[in-house]
Amino acid sequence: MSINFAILGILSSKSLTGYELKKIIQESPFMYWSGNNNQIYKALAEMLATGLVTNEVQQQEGSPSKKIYTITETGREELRKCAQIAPEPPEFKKTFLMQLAWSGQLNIRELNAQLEGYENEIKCQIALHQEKRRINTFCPDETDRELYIWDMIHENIISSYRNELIWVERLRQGLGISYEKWGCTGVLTTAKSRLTYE
Amino acid sequence: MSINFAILGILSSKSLTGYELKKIIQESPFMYWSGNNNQIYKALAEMLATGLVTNEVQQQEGSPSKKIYTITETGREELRKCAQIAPEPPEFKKTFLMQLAWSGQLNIRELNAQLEGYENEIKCQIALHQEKRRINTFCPDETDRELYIWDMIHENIISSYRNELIWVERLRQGLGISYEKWGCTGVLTTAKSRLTYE
DNA sequence: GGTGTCATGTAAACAGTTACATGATTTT
DNA sequence: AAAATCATGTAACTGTTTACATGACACC
Repeated sequence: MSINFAILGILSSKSLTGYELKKIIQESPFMYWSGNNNQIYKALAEMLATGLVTNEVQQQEGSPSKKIYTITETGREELRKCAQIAPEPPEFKKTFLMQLAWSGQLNIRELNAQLEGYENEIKCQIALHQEKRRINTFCPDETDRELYIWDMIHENIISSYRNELIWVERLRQGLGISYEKWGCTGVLTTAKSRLTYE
Repeated sequence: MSINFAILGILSSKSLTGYELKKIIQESPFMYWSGNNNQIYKALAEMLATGLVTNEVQQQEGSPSKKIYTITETGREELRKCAQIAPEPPEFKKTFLMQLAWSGQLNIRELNAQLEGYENEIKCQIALHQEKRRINTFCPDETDRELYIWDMIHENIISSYRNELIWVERLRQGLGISYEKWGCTGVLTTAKSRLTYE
């Protein structure tokens, strides 16, 4: 599944410039490319050559000229083909799991700092994506089905982070590291953990 | 976070050949590289040059010679550094969300086929990773803390797929597409799958 | 006058995958 | 006799990121 699919998908509801495509891809929670120039302008040039898109150059007085890209009928057929291919399972890239796997290198205090750091990162991502969902730029059509699906896409991303948050909280509990221990009051969990881990 | 970290991590508990490292990385649920020769042998050569590992060539009569790699003190320091760097949030690569985003191209029957396909893929992944967890090859140390953490790593992966499964089931419900509607004598199948995978 | 946005593109480097190549041993 | 596994490595390609380069306009 290449970036071409994303570009065709975006263009299927609106004609746009490369620059605008770039911004949409960068801000999208599920189009997982960085949205850098190199990829987008190259992909557009290639798709122009193969007839999946056309462009219309808009000269502006003085300022740089715009190229507004429009999807062709062939492009729409290609998009439909991409939507039809057999679904692939999701892939997870969690560098933190590797840090955790070899956390034998760390003492319990350092490990807790890392867990807390990870928890904060996830909370940050949840907040960020909830905001993205709220403002919800860009949904192709405005049918009920489409609106529901696009909301569920946001829900998917947020629930993935939420699931991760629950997991890390459970892990910290299981390790007997509670906030209390490293600051406030310190209760039951602490006594238990001393037996096993100290 | 490069593949070097994974290699150092694996070598931190046992000296191994490139070939053995490759297999461990390929079979790991959280070391997200394909584990191809090119990357591993190149990384090992580079790490040998920079003194993070050493190797001992074991000539075998007739058969190809083995190179058994061992982590050095410098390598262990590097590993510790990697475990200490600020945690990054997880990244999700879900091509299916893109297919869903532009599923306006599909009719309701085609959409349901895709959703069912995705659900099956996820169930397949859950079964696969549950099996991996059961046989659990390779856990560095055998301390209680280490064993608990490695089990929680497996739990993380499985729960991510489980979360995805719940989401897709909810989506199908929301779209009003149930097994019953498409003639598969639904109620039992649905109930059964919940028992097995939730 | 500096920073930020709009708008196009290129160069170089790095990361990652597939496929190729060899050769012995073990299993079917 | 064929296929799979052990064990090493290389070549070619694709994908991806970072940085460079230009130039106008708007805002503070």
